[in-house]
Amino acid sequence: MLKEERQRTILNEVELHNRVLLTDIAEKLDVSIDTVRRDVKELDGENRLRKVHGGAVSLGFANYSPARNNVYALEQKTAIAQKALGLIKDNSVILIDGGTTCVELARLIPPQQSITCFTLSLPVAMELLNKSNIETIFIGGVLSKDSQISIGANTIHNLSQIKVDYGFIGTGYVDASYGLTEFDWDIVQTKKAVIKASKNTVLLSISEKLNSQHRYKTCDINEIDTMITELEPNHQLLNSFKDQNIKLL
Amino acid sequence: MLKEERQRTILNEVELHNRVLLTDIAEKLDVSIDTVRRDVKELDGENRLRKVHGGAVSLGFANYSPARNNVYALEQKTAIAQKALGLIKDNSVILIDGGTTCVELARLIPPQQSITCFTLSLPVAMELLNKSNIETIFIGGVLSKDSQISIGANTIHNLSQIKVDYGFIGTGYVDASYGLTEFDWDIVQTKKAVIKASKNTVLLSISEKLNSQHRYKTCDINEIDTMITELEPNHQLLNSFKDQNIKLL
DNA sequence: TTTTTAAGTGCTGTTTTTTGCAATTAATAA
DNA sequence: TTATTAATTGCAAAAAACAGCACTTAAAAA
Repeated sequence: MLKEERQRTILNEVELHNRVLLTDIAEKLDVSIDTVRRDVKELDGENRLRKVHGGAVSLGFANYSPARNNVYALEQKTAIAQKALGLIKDNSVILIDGGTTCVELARLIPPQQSITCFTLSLPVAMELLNKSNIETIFIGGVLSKDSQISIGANTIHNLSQIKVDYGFIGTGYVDASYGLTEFDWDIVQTKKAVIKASKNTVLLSISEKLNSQHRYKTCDINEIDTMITELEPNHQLLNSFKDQNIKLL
Repeated sequence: MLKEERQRTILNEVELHNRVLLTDIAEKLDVSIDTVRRDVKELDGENRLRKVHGGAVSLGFANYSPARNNVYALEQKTAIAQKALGLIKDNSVILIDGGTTCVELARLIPPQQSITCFTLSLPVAMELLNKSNIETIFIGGVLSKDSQISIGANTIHNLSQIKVDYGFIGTGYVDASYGLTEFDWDIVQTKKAVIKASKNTVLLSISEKLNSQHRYKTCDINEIDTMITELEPNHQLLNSFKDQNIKLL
């Protein structure tokens, strides 16, 4: 077997599976592991793949640019936020939860739209301050370091005093049968209060979170009025949610 | 399984759910917790996520530092904040007002200092969230667009419920005989409430603001316990304040 | 053609990396 | 506080990487 041919095969495997083990290749091509190692080293030198301990990975898999936008799955989240915008009418009163998708929603609200907006998220509040026609009210409380939102008894009490037209919430995990779950108990309590404070609760969640769960439960899926993902409402991934009593957008 | 694969999975989980537990990852990937810990440590070192006790959080959540490029008279403000730091003892409860000098103070608080800190300023709160030993409580209310602090009746009411060891405030204008003044009525009301909520009120002001005044009055100069400027306490510019009943730092 | 040279390949022993385990220490929660 | 849960450290086994060597094969020169 020619070296060229071997290397072609290695590259193919890497492109196909994003990663390969040197031992697998050696066995598959019936050459010694050293040969494969040398080939991979050479291909790495030519920047056609990245050699790692024990194998190789494709460049797309390995490449990480620190300069890239920091928000994960930004496109999907933007798509979700766009759909959510359709629900927000002038002069309505809304409540926006924390999380990157909610921040995206806050960012995309048109500056000329005049609404009253409650929030307990620091980043959301920062975004809203840029919009001249939005009256922003921050729900105070103890601030959670990771999620950058108000939590605790005071927050929940403050939330109990209001009732907004639409409450937009995110979630850590969502499953058609287990409902919305989180792994932080305080966050769950806060989200419960947010739901209670909303005439209509709208869940914003990227599809990647569907069918995942964790230890603490926020609510059943049918306590949500509308669920927005980046997918078309009739997408098959949403099948398990279709017979639940919720609107899909 | 390759290390790269594992780390990729960890990053994915972190970005998806903002926060993960090491034990969950270990179980999901079927490797020992030690391995996950080592991976997370490595990823943290590469600044691709932030390791926390028991788990990891995404950078989007942990990394926020407001741009500070064009703060007016930053040097003086830093000097003031440094002096103010001397007043803050471990386990004390403080209240930090808004304004760039106060943000500077918040930024300079040592990360290992463990205190409870109330604030009604969004930028101050953002700074405080970076310090692991500080419990931050945000005083909610209507947010003022230009000053980025809570104002209004609710804010004042919330402030009336607390009494802190030290309240650090800024002011728009200060004059030995006219006292502290502002041009915004709402801000004045809020500052009054802050002063009332503090056993000791510390005014942080650059010397440039001395001997200036505006239309609405916050308080007389002697209602302040301590005034900190970037100047030496015996500087002649401070002469008119020396016979007032306040401490100069 | 034959000879020479270079490249490719596999083998061996050594070094390094990775991983899991156990014991100790630190941090957090009850 | 005490109990529980994480983090740290050192260690050992396994896997992988590496370097050097020998052998083969292919290409280039005589």
